[in-house]
Amino acid sequence: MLAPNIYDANCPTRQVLNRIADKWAVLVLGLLVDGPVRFNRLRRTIDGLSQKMLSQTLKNLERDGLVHREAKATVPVTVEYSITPLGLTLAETVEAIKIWAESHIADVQKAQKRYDKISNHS
Amino acid sequence: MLAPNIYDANCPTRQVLNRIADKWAVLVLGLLVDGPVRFNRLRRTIDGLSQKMLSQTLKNLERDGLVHREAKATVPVTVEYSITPLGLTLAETVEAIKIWAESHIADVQKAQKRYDKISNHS
DNA sequence: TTTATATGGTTTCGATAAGATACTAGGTGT
DNA sequence: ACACCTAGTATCTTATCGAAACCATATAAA
Repeated sequence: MLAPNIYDANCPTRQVLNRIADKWAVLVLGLLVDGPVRFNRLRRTIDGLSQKMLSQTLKNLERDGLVHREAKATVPVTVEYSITPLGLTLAETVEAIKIWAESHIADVQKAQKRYDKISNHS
Repeated sequence: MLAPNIYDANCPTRQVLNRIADKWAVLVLGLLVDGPVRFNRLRRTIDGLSQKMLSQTLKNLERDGLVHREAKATVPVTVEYSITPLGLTLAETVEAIKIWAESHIADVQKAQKRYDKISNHS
């Protein structure tokens, strides 16, 4: 087995990066660290996330072994999503991204204003 | 000023997340932590990254104050990209994502095989 | 009995973003 | 004159996203 090289487009690590370096995946995982959440609750909590993309994101996360799906025989059927032990090892680092965005937003906005004012960006 | 809430689609932190939770941004920042790199070297190093997307990614990172662009009066003109102090505070966490992908790839692939084998996923 | 609600999705289609390729512009070497 | 270097931009095609509608199942209300 070759050493993983994320800068190689054909390396499997690249496919994984494409999945986890995704806004919806980051937000979903960020919610699941606090305990299992049902489909529609995720959809309502994550503003702007469509059912289609949530479904797709969860399917991908489940396939990658990061999230566990459990359909409960209630009426109507409820589906509970929870984070797996593997997912938990990732959650810490995606949490860090969320936290970075929330704590450095002022600096970023200041930089954007400066960039837009100078505007010699053809 | 309101408390930042990344789960709100209109919160500025969400826009920032869209930028940094991006495969190309993660890979570019990951390279710049080791020192300034020129445009074409980034393009050649990051396999699969087109000139267009690199140009766009760098422009966004520069606007957000994460990357600094410096055109040097050489012949031909060379453009050097470097990470800013603000970018450096982010780099640690995106590095963690890169590292996670590279170190947990085996677990992910195992999970994918199991998922694909069971295949009762309509 | 028809209508409305809830659950967790899938399908369809138009808009948007990404990717491949060609091209620009200024200068050097042959 | 022509190829080649730099760092991009322009154009066109293809893949992905998002909004809305639809599906299946069951409950409760009108």
